[in-house]
Amino acid sequence: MPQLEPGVIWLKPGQIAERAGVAVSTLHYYESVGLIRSRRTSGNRREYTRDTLRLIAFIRAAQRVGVSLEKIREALDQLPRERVPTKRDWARLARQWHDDLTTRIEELTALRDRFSDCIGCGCLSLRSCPYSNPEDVLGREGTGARRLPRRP
Amino acid sequence: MPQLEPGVIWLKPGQIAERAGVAVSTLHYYESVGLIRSRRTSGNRREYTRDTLRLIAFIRAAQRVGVSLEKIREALDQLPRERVPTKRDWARLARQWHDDLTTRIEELTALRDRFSDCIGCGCLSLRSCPYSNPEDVLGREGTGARRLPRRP
DNA sequence: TCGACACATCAAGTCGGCTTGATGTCGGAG
DNA sequence: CTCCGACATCAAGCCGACTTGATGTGTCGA
Repeated sequence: MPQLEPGVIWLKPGQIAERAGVAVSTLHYYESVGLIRSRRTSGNRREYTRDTLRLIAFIRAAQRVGVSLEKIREALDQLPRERVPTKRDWARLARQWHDDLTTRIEELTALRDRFSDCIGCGCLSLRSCPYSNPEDVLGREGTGARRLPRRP
Repeated sequence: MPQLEPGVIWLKPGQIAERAGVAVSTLHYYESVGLIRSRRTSGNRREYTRDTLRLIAFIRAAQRVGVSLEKIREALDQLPRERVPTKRDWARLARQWHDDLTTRIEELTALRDRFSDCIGCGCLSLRSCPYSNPEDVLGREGTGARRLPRRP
């Protein structure tokens, strides 16, 4: 029996996983950390809206750029949670995203150029070298365990 | 008693850690995975050459860009292991690095622009969308556990 | 109606990248 | 000579991001 609401198509876990290129277990995990949502059928099966595909693409892309799921979740909190995001909602997020990516790209570019300079100039003072401790605009927190407080 | 070899200055773990902005335990870890090296004093204390500072800066920068320590180690294997790398050695690595970073920057730029396009055009076909599965030139392996074989 | 298969729900395992803790040694200022 | 702090050497722990396994339930085509 097809869905009752007109205009909203619901997809099953397998379909989402297949089309988004992730494992079903990943969907569970993303849901458990509040990145995506689902409703349940009468038989307790998950159902996703189509825009979940877009959401997952967003998440994966952000990860590729080195953003943690935590940070991604924060970004996604800008999207409305109670309704399916409209194109306008996505556009707003995309613009923010665009800006962050631009910033990061600029950082990488600076990093690249400074690195060559550093090697060339023989500078060894990492503390004062802009290369060794650039600003962290996108807010990457570093991987792995907790950070040591640096000279507290 | 200062060092016997003229021209080579040896630094203690604390000095390296302080100047490079990492914990001493990180130095141990990096050494254990073959990223950096040390010699020992008669009293079994580690001693590092100055270029270790540069090495660590390289490592941290690479990590910021999302490169795994494994990949970094592979890159560093281009440096001579038996002698202190010269400026020429570093320059070669820097050039390689420069190229990789450039590639990655271009990827990010493409990603950013395509993402805006994707949102704008309403495309939902992630499988065919170039945004959803871009090439991975720098070879980031993804974080966390092993990857699922995608439709094997 | 039956059987295969997709799905649900945990708990536990894994891998990378470190940190923490316990325990013992070295070395230089006082 | 003594003592504190920096160092060495493990093993174990931890966080993020998932995956794997075990076990039970829904669904749908033949």
